[in-house]
Amino acid sequence: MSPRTVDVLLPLGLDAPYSYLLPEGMEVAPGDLVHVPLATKGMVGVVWPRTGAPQTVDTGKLKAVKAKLDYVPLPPDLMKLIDWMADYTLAPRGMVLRMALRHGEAPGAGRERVGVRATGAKPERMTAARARLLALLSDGFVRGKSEAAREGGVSPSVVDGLVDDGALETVVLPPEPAAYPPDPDHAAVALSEAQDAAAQVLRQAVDARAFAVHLLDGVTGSGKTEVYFEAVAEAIRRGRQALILLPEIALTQAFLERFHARFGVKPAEWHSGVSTRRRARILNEVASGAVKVVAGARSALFLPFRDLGLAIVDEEHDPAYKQEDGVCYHARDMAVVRARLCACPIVLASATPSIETEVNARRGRYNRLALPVRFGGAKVPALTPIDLRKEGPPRGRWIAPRLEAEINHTLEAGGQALLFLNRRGYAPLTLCRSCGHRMRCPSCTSWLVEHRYRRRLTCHHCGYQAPVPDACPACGEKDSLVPVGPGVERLQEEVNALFPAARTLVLSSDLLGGVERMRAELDAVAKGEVDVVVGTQLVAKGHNFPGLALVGVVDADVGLGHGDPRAAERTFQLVHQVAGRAGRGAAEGRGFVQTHMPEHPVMRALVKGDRAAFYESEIAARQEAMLPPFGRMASLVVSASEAIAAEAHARKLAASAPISPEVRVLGPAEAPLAVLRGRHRWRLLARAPRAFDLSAYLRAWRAVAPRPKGNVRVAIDVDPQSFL
DNA sequence: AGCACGCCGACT
DNA sequence: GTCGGCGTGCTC
Repeated sequence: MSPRTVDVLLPLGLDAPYSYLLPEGMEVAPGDLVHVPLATKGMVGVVWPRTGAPQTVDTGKLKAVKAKLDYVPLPPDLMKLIDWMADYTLAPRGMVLRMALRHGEAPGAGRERVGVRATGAKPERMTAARARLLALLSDGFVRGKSEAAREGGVSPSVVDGLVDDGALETVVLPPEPAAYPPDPDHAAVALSEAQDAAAQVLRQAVDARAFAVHLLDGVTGSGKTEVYFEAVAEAIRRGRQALILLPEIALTQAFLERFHARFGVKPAEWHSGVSTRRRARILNEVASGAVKVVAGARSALFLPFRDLGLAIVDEEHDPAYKQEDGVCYHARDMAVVRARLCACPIVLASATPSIETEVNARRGRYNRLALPVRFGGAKVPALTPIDLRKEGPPRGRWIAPRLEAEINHTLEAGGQALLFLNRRGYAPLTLCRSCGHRMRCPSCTSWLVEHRYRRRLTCHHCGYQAPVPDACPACGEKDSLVPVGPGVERLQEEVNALFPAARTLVLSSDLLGGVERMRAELDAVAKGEVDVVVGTQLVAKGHNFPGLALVGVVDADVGLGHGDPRAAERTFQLVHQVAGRAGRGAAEGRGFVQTHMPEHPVMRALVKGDRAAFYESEIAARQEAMLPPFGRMASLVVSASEAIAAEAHARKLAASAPISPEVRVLGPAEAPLAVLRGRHRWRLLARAPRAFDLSAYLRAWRAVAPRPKGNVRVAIDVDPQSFL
């Protein structure tokens, strides 16, 4: 009899599984995790389904599987997702697997927990602390040791002392679940008519247990979350699981609280800020089906759900869903694929859907559920344009006189104001007044941004940092370096000068103190402890500031005017979202946009509050240029430490592109960031009609392309964010 | 992704 | 003469 073999996919840059001998008596099934020898060491891989053709490696070379691991196996739909993603993105299958395996630290059952219970016996000696603890435990219930100490307001040693005295006994508790089961009927929410209609559709979609994409489309504050929570509740009632993807979960405390209010518990959180141990437990219980709802960042896409009944992608337009390095993928699109593989409905929620999603909804591929009315009667602020060409601020300042006056009114009336400027740091550029030298990053094509709090110049692309020099490094002139342009720190300085009595705060992702401090500061804003908030795009995300009465967009033009359709889309989404921050509470909100181009279609649509006009013009422009979603696109970035090597290879690569009447290869041209982390980058773009299998074409191209030599690398990104 | 093998410069 | 820099290629 020929020896039994299995195919094992390894989390490496390999596209095909390796074959291993299966030892006598060992049984494995596809999806099982196994330990296999590889080169000099061992490694954990996954038994992969055999795809037809038997392996070509000579059996004499085969090594044997070392052990089958007692981990939860990968469910079939997840293996299919990995295969699908690898095919689509051209990433090696093993690298896609790596993303699904990365979190799986030793999935041990968790520490054994010890609980205590009152025995009824009196301790030999009684103290105040002992009395408190015994009073707490007199109800006869078991409590965890540390909980008992915390709730009783005593130190843990008091608990141990009473156990020694026989007044308490220890009990072994079952391990704490990774998340407590949400109660679908914990709190009924009063829904508006439109919300109720949408919720009804989604509940039916969950019941139908079939793949379908729903676009939940409604302005900020229209109550999208409440609506999809109803779908989540339905999934829970049916005993199925739900996945909620969020762009920046680490900071959306508000979301967790809303979930808690609706379901009585918090969802299982999945993101990089969660400890490995906790992640391992969540992963296990997601696989067993015990965890019903996961709220997570894009990596939650790869969790081994036992019975996924619903997927949600909140803020589906958010660019954070696009992974740009390693395996390039868009989590929203892959969530749709996963939903299809699981035969479950998926909800994409947004106030400003991406053009791709909007077009899919218009075509009828996605079912649109519109929530037109702002819930609770609060108003989306009207946006007033401030033409910087006519009424701009004086030199060296960025707040126009009119905006200044409006902020004054707001503050006098006791309201809060938010100034939005999507530039971190103090000044985006530092130059020498004497010789004109500009401080640039030594390893990127970018200016160094001054961060005054940290007293450093930093590169936002590679993380390079240096102290601000006393003298110009080019001409040696002392004290000649001057900041040019505004960042949020500098804007705060201006606010402090204009409104000395106001309490101000900068909210930016690079603040010292991390997530904890960020949460505390968002809290302080919500409580009204701050008068003027100066923030980057971080403030556009779903935080709730009830006292906010005025929003000022300091520079709405960033990215516009370069003709990049993605930049226009992004500006529209950001400004719209930021404007939606105001007027969520009782106060009516007002919004102002400072712009040099009030006649730009994006600006006009924003000012008129005419979303439809924005989509009309953007969709028409995309269609005209055959840009996504009307055509397919891929970018190929050739990088090397030497500029000549990168360019030369990019040219050879372009010349080797297979001739196809349907594909147009553009470039090579220098990539938008011509040098990044010391690597010179040249870029090619491939464009094809919608119905064309661009991934297959790229694979054929790669097969005939010259092999990169030296440190030349080619990175392929199917569906890149940038079209230019 | 590791890790070993290989071919070039600066040390004992 | 050897140590070690990292570029190149393999791992069932």
